[in-house]
Amino acid sequence: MAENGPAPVTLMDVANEAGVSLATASRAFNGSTRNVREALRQKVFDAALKLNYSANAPAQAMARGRTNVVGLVVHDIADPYFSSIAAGVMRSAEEHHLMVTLGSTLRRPERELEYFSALRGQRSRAVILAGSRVKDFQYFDALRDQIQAFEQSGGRVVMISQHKLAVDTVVLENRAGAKALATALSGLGYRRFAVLAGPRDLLTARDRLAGFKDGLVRAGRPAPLVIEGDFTRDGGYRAMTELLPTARNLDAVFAVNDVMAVGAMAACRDHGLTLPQDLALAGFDDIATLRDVTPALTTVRLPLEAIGSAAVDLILTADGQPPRQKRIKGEVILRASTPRRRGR
Amino acid sequence: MAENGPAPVTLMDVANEAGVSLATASRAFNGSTRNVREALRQKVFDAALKLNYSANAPAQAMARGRTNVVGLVVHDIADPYFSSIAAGVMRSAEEHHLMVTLGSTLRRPERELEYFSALRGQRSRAVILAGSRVKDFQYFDALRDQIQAFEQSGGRVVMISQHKLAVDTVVLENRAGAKALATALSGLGYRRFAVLAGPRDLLTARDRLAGFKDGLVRAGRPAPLVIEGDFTRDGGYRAMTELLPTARNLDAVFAVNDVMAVGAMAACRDHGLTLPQDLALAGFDDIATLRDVTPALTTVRLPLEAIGSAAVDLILTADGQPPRQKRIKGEVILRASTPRRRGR
DNA sequence: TTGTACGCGTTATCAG
DNA sequence: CTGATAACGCGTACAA
Repeated sequence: MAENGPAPVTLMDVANEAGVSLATASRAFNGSTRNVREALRQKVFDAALKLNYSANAPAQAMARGRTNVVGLVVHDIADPYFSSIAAGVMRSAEEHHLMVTLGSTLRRPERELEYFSALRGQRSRAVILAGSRVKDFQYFDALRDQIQAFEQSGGRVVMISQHKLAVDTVVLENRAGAKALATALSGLGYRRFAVLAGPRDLLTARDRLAGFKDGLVRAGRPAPLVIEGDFTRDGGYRAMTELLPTARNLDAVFAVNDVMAVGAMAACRDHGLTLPQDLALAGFDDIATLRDVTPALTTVRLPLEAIGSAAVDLILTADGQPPRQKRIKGEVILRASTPRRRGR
Repeated sequence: MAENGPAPVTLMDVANEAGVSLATASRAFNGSTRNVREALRQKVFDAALKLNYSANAPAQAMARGRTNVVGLVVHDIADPYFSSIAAGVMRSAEEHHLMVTLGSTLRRPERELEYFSALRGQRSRAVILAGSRVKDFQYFDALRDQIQAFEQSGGRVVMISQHKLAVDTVVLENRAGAKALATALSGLGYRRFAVLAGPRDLLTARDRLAGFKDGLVRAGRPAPLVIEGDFTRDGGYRAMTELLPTARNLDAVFAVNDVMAVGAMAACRDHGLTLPQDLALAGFDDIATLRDVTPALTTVRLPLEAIGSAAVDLILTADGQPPRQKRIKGEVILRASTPRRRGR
């Protein structure tokens, strides 16, 4: 009853069909082209086509000891920040004939470890870890161990975002970007700021806050009011709501990412505050999907797709010893949500 | 010089360390728990932990003849429609201990075929094909062949969106949803409509257009003006721009997805048209990231994450014979972009 | 240039 | 309940 499909066609079948040995058939596919006579090569290819042969990747993986799979672990694939990075990874992976296995942790550090372990089991050639590290020492140590184990088994590890780990990293200049934003906003005449910061333990959020503060100091502005909130739309909404009672004493608000900024916009709207007349607002990332909100959001653009590609490049150019860093700058984009203040 | 890392620890190593045979060690992990004495089982586990053992998935795949990998092929992972579906797939996959290999075709049908072939090579347990089929007979046949080959090699195939293929499908009721939207808008007092339709050959776009037209007929409204455009933000922008000269003769515009609708909003803004006073606008999908645009967009909500999960469920409940269909309804969500017309 | 034969790490069958 | 041992499909020394 078990309706077992026909036995899958193997390289052996192809070899038989072509009238050559298994070894020759194998070489026809991957051996340096010169090693097998063109006539035989063609025969093998024809046979493969005729039989609709598809190489058994797990078997190849076993024989070769490695795969062409790379793991991509993100916090949340539905978040446009990560999905854009993923798009860049996919584009670059495709160019280099790599398969991508996806992990989405929903920000649970233990899931990150589990994916790492699973990817090690798959003998992935590399894993790209995207998303800010959390300052959680318990998981930090465990992660370090996992990374070490993975590398010892011959895999490469690339991190996206700041790192405190000795691996190749695509470093996002969050701090410099936020600082440049603060400078730009000060230049537009804003004076009294608030920051909708992310969670305290998220490095990306911390760096953006720190950079912004830094920029304000340099510009001779008073320190900003800081409200924490989740790194999400709703987090921005709540933080802004919390801020509203004191909003009249503020000129501008910096939400540490665009998604939070949009939540903040919604909060303002719901409470009768008009942007940018009553308050200016800026974000960070320049998420493509959010470029059409009104008023258009001032932000710091990160080339998210390029970041994903850069991570793949780091994998492929794995030369050897010292951990490398590819630094990615942010670009301040001034839009309607932060008009020049009159009577500056 | 080749700095070969230490040989990875195998199940054999674990068996030795635990003082049992290879077979027993294997059973300790996957054999039904009862088959191995608890004491030995524990020994094996301890040894594995001590040696930091990680099962070699490709080897398991070879021995078992199958993997726990499922492929997810989408048009563009950066598109929020697909990234939301992906999130649902990931959530459900995680629950069932499946790994997900991602494919992003950038809407090139030949890439879809290539991913299929690669996933067959990986011996994926299943592949989920998300995204509307294109009416391209050349690729249609090729796709049918690939699917057949994949299924014959023991894999499952699930499609998301309408299908014309004999496989399990998560059917999205685009037609019914668009029809309901037309009915609702007519009920609000709108009379003269235009539709920003997607490409002619995209089934999803066609169905939404057809359903909308259908609804208008039922409501006794005149046929809408139809403008085609890409299924993207820019496509919506361009189509709306094209429509502008005749906008004064219109009451409402239906963009066949939210992303296009947002492009249309931008076009209106850029050309001095105020929504919803000058024109009403509706979309389709209810993309989360776009819920905060102004005016808030009337749309037809699809439960995108649930759709992804449903696809995984279809894989796991693969009972056997006839292709099944899981139908997913859309829900009309009326928002500020389509206020009730005064003096209806 | 081609063929033979072994090994990769597991699972599963078959004896004990 | 446990232990040998034969597959699984492929790559690759080694031999011819």
